[in-house]
Amino acid sequence: MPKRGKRPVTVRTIAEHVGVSTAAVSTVLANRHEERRLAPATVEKIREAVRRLGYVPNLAARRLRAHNPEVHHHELGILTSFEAPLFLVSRVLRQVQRLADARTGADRRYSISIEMFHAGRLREMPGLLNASRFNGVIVTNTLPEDDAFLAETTLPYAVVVLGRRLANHCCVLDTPGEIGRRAAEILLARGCRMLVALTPTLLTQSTGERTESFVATVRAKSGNEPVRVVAGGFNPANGADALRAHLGAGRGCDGVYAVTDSLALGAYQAIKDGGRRIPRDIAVVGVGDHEHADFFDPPLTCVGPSSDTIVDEVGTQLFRLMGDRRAEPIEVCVPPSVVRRASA
Amino acid sequence: MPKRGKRPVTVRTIAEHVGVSTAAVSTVLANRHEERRLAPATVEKIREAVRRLGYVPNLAARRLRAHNPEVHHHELGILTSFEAPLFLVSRVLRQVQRLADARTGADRRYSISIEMFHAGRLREMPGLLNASRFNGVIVTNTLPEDDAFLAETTLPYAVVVLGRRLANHCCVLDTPGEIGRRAAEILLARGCRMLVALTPTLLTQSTGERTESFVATVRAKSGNEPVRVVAGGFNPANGADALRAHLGAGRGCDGVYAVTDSLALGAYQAIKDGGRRIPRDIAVVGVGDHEHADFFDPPLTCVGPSSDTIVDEVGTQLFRLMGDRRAEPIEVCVPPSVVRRASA
DNA sequence: GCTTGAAGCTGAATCGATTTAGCTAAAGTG
DNA sequence: CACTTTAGCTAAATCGATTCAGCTTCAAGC
Repeated sequence: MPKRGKRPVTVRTIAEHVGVSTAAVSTVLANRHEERRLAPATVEKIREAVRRLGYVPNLAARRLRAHNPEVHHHELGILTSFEAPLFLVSRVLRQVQRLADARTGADRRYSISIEMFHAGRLREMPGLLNASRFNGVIVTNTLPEDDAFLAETTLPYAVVVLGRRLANHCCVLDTPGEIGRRAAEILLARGCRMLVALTPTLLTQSTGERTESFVATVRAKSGNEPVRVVAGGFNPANGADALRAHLGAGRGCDGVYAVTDSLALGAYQAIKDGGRRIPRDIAVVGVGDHEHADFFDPPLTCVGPSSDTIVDEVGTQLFRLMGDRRAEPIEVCVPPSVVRRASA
Repeated sequence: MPKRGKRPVTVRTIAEHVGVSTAAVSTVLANRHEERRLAPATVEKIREAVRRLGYVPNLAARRLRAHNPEVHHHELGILTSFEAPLFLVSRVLRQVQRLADARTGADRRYSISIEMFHAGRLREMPGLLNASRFNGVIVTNTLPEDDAFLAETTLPYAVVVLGRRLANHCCVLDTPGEIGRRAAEILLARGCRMLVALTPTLLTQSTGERTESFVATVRAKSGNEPVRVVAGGFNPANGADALRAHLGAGRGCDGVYAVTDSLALGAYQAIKDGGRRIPRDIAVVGVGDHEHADFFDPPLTCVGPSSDTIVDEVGTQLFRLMGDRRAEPIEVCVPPSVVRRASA
């Protein structure tokens, strides 16, 4: 795909190269040359030039032209980092779509998409700052760098932040402190004394607070200090490796709190491989962010954000903001849900 | 949000209502009224009107204007139905992003998004037909209605169809026949004689063929007829219910082939609840479409599309088509991968 | 009274593609 | 030969928002 200097390749470029008008080029691009009676030789020359110059249509221009002025088109985005799992995100999308469908009419249309950003580099996402991409967004799975960016920016459209607390934005949050506390209580109530908090290296705001409050509660209620076991990442394999190393080192453990379900799944493997049983030898509490926690063996007891409520709230807030731009940034805290299953 | 008749609300509408120029309105919308010295009273009047009229900016126009002519902007979409799981889709996105990042430069930029359509209603997705939304798409998880739509349409941009065979499009497919056959061979080689094929009600093209070839192979090699157990949906709970009913009815079973891993996970529960052991009493083979099949207990033996290869191929084909629009629609068949783990 | 400066605003060009009405030249018709 | 028709093409308007240069008006300064 050759480039002619710095010049953009537009229909005009092609028209000039071939020696025809932009109308002719456009006709060929739309495959309407038959009905508009362009000479086959001309069509071929235009096609040739289109290929040779590496033409890429400007979609913004096309849409502007194609746009039916009777309908207002709303673009909603769900922005998440690449690294994060999509379970909650896909539920959010479905809920937003449901709300959008209910509002869609002859004069109003919505399109919703998931876009990913490189963790920590949200600010580089094109169209965010100049407001040329979305009428409203839900942002989630951000890293501290992204939070810093959001904290110093007021975007001129609806923004809902999921899972972070930012004073200048509308936020929907679980209550991570509460989550850690409840998890600790469940394990302590079973009589566990040697507790482990299994966390990934990269602590997000939520996983960080979940861990802190777990540790604080255990310390306060039992006087013991729980051990932090740090996994290399978010995957089960990371969790399994980390916990295996801990158990292998001969340090006692009768209860594990995993700050994500994927890590809990890894913990299961490490525990079983070590010949111990769940929950008899080691009890496990997860967070309820995995689609199939109920089908783990044994089913995983979860203390975590109540995803139904969160998904509902996020959608509601997004449409509230879009209806009223002045609306004060409010913070919605969703209390944790506790699902007792067999693992603790 | 009141609407004034059928008229669209644009900056011009607002300008007329307030009695100022569109330039003033635009200035306020961009929050540049300080530096451009608009009178506070005017700003307030404009803001008032913006709210009262329910103004929604036209993003296409904004982008067209904001667009830097030195860079070509490419929009890629991954289109999937709402109902489908996002595991493979998110892997495809990551791979496409990787390829896009490698091609991104001063004069070329990509944005990639996941968009969902209501199953069977792909044709209603706005911007697909008039080519105003994407420079290239990957379509997956389609229903027969969607396939029919695609079969009769040639879109004027790059299209890669994942998991379906359509003569007029570039397709990347697993070889479902092969998959069913290999699954059957594994179970038969273990000596299983009473086989079950666990499938959802709604058979897609792939799951349908996977089942057919499994049944045909078992019949041919052992003379026995495997039993089809039909689950109400794609979830583990559906699979568990269906298999539990089958086992409870006292019909023998020593091997299960589940056409999706979620169903296999349900099968695990039904089998264990019945007091049987995997694989000693009942062996299980899945398909490898679940992120954590390796962490099932026991780890699930999978015969299925090799997702690494598929994800690679899809990305490669998309960029090949974008580089050369004339390119013949080719069909890439990815042979199944077999991962022997403990379950069979 | 004349110049200067600032405040507050507007006109018009611009982004790139599409499309309609209409033009020209050549061919066909009676 | 005068006309209609057809093929093959183009000029210019249009979509909606943004922005820059520049125009008034009024107050202050000398």
